[in-house]
Amino acid sequence: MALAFPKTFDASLHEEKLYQLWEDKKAFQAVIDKDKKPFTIILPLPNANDPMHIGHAMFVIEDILTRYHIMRGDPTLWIPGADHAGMETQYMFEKKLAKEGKSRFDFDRETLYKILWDFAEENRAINKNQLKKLGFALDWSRYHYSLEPEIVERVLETFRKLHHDGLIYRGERIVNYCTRCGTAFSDLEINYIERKDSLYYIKYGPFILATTRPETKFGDTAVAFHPGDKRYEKYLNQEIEIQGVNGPFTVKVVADDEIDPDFGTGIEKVTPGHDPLDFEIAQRHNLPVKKVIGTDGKLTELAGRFSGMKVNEARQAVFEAMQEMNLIDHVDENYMHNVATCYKCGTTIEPMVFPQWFVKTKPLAGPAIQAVKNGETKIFPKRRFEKIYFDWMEKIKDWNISRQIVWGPRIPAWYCLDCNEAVQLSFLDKNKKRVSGPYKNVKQTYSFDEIHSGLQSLSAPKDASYQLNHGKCERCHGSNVIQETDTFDTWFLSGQWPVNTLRSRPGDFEYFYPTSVLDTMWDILFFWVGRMMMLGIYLTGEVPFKIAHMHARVVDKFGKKMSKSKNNVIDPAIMINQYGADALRMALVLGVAPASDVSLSDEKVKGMRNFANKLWNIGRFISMGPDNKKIPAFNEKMQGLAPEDTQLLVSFKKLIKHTTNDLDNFRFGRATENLYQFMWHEFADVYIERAKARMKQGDVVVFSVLRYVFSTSLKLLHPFMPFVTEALWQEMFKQEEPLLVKASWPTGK
RNA sequence: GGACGAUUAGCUCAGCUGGUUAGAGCGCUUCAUUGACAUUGAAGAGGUCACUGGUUCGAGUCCAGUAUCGUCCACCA
Repeated sequence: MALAFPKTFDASLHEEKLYQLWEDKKAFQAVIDKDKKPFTIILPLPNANDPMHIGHAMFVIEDILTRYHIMRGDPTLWIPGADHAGMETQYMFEKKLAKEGKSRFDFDRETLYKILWDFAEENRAINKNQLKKLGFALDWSRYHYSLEPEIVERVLETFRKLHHDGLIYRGERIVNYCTRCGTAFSDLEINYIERKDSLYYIKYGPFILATTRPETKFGDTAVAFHPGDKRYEKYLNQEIEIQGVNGPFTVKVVADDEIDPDFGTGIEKVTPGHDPLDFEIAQRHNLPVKKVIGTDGKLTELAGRFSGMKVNEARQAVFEAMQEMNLIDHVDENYMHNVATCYKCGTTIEPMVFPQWFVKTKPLAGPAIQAVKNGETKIFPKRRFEKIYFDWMEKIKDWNISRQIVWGPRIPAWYCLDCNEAVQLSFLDKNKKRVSGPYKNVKQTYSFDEIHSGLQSLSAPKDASYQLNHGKCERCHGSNVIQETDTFDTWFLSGQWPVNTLRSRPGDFEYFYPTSVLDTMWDILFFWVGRMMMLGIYLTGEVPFKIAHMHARVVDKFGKKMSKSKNNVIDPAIMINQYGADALRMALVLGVAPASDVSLSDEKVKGMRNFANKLWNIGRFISMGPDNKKIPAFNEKMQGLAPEDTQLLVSFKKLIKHTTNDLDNFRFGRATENLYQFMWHEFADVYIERAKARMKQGDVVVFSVLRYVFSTSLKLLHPFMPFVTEALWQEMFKQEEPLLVKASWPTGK
């Protein structure tokens, strides 16, 4: 027995070597062949800061498709990349800073950016290596990082194009602001949690109304009731004087359809600055907006003696003050309602009004809807996800693309401070002391250069004048020009990823775009798939991918979502070390229905490890047979075929057909189940067992069949289990074809 | 509040366009040990396919309703 065949298959002895072999032979590098149709996949770019989790292992579906198409002889390209993941990375980084007793406010933005860069860089290398461990057939010669200068330049170009087409605007809108993360979020980035709070019934002029937030009273500019509500109709359009804790003030009485007459007392106080619904009402009725909470989460000077208090303290303090003034009717302390929280840190979201950059999405969503309706892009599984896609696209709101964080490309707009003296600035002076205020104040003490070099952030009024190019002010020709400090929402970059990566190499875009398949978990259908559709079509006139394949979520062996708090997280790296990458890969696809949850357990991975070992031992058995030279070449009509041979071959032919068909239709679960069943229970348990008797009688034809069926099976199995199949191929069949990954897919004819 | 998905063996799940005795993996029971593999082999137990009604010659599979669980979207001051 050759040393090459120890009794068990030890994946760890082969994986690294085989991946190296594939890379050396450039097996994964796509070559353009204009006579053939390409097959292209974009890897959903992992976050540069993110260590591998089980979700990344699910990209095995893309690897299966990639390897299958390589074997089919298609020019195949699977593009890897990494995302700087603005918010995610900065959040992780700030947690690290906090441990060192520091915060982002200790640095000017340029310095902060540099440290963040190094932080992300460390992890980016790890990330690459982990994708290799999974055996992924990625074309590393086309790897891209979202912060590469060339990629960033294309993103800025997209912004300018959108701006030119009138699809970018600065709007003073109510946004979801997290006072802890210090940035606004899009609607998709907030979570609602159910919480018990007090509902205060307060005396409000002639009314009694219910509110959960008495502290925002200083921002009230109206009260609203449902049109036609008899209780309040007589007050319509009146200015009513209200007794407040800081003295009397007046509000207007308006009627609005959005008010539920059955809630509370059917009338609400309108606080446009700090409530999304109230903001809309204010827009409809031309009410003024007052800001009573600042970005620091504290009440502003409008709150009088309550200013400087944090929201929660202020709520209690205002409540007590109102009680003293006999302005509280009663309190319902067990009021359950949903509260918006930051998806990142869980802090209660503070709806706030301030200027942000928006993309008008309606004109982009139309074509994106149309493309799916007419089948240019197919969403799979259709029944489940197309409707969700349409629902979202049809009621899409404008997209807030500005984030008040450092980690990411800055929006390419420049303000002249001399033309916009109201721009709010925060910076570190030359003594590293933090200074904030409008330019017209700080310029008395600080030079432009000092502000510019210590800059942390700025906030320009909604109607501030800006220009899209660096350089002197186009109006006053002054040079006190400063770039917007808001950075792009990460999804604005990744939404253009297929276009921008392919445009990085001459010829690639023209050949590989639109890509063939985009595979991702359904949780980012809106974040990513929807945005890629909109921006892809906008930039190129063509859809970014022909098929959007939604894969399943990995859950634990009891079908429960994995989470750190439940302590049921499975680490793919540990699984690979213990059972091998093939075993993990197989465990993630075998028997899994499209887009249903994948229940993963140690036992299942172990079972798949056993399967890999079974294959190994089939190879071992065949290798123990007669010398290769004594075995006649296989041919379906060769002399000496026994009935059981013919029977096996018929069954095997069906297997080839079904596997091909299943792969073409994304039925990976069934394909693997059939392969498993055939290899183990037909080929090994039955056919090989019988072959042993024939072997003793000196039958060599049986080895022709064994070798043919086995080598062809390795091809069928290779997309799923690349390592063990290639290891066996290298041992037994490489004279037929040097690399299994490059061997041609069987036709069964 | 709206939508979607799930409900099949002890556990986790397959079962495509309806067609003879309903499948797999793990677990369980019994037996087998030096010649591919104990990361194994052989045999076996175990299911009124959530419930109710309907369509059909025929339903786990299609339709309607009910219940339970799960997920997503919206969000009520």
